[in-house]
Amino acid sequence: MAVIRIENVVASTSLGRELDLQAIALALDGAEYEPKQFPGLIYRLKEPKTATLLFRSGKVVCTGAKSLEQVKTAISKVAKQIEAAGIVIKGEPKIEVQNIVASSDLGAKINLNAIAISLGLEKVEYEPEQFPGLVYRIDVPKVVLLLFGSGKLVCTGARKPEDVEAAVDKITAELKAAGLLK
Amino acid sequence: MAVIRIENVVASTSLGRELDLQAIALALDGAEYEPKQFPGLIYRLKEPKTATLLFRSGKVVCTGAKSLEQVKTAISKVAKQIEAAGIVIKGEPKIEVQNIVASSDLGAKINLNAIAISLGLEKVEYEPEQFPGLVYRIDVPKVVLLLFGSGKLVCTGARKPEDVEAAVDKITAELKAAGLLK
DNA sequence: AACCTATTTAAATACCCATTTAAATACCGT
DNA sequence: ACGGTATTTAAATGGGTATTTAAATAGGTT
Repeated sequence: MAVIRIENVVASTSLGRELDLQAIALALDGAEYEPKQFPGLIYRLKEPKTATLLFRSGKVVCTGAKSLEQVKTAISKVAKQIEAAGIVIKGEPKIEVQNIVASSDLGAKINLNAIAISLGLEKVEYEPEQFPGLVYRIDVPKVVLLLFGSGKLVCTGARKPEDVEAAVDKITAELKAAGLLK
Repeated sequence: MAVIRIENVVASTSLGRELDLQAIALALDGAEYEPKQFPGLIYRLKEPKTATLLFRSGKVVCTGAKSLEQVKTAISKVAKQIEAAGIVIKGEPKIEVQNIVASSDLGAKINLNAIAISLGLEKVEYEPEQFPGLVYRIDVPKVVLLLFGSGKLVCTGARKPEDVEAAVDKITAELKAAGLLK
């Protein structure tokens, strides 16, 4: 079984009401808010190490967490700090994981050129002079894998950890079946 | 009967004599006059919300009004302000509506691809990757309709409100006859 | 050599800008 | 004589702006 490491969890939720980002920018130390550059306010926490984006609509996006637990902790902390500044918000609703980025290792070097040819041009994109990784799209679970010559890989687009597991199992089986791994 | 909303009326007239745009630019607060960029002086009114263009020849173009009434009000206001600055002009002659832009809604989603095929290539232009709307030209009244998948539409080129009404009735009848609406 | 930067992928969020159409006006450049 | 330049306005769509993260390359900078 391949060891999978979750590298980044992106999740969204809502604070339930419109936010005065200008006021929040002043209340949260270190907050970055440059509306003409980007409409969201960016606020980073050192623990869990995350970057939370707050929007005028009250919608929130949390990035950088390593688990759903960290996402919850981060959003709670941010909400608490906003409330501490006297800004009213509603107890946040459900948190939805929008994307999970994970890494793994197939355990052996692989020949990307050979894989690009046998795995079919429809789901494979490989332009080494543009990017060293081979892009492989899987329909179920709907994720994208970036395969590298070292055997290491990146999985993105997953909604839950099991999707990553399924994807890695799938590519492993396919490569072995084609004699391109081990 | 489809609800039609007039979004913009463009009209022209003349103040009767040559104008010293440089002097008017100084007299009208907020006026924009950059002759090397555009020969006309641009002057905006907040009420009615319009943009009036004044030319050296004394010709005037008013844009942004929602009705002929607003056009008249806007031009009168501008003329008054110019006279108040001690600049002599003649009581403005007839105002001619040059273009009316209006929007409406067919009430149901429509299939632009199907419409592009059945309505004939001669009067239809549809390049979704360039612009999401389908361009449909009508000869009488001579207007152009922009049809969108949502069923909403834009009519431009009309000279009077009745032209818009006639155009919407026409496209509605044609689409229904072809079984492309409702 | 040790750093940065960029490259690619996904996702939510939400702003701006361009796209297209018509019309009058007028001035410059090809 | 056209084709920009500028003004207004709706419709809906795409792209760029910013955030995070791993992988492995190239290129540039101290």
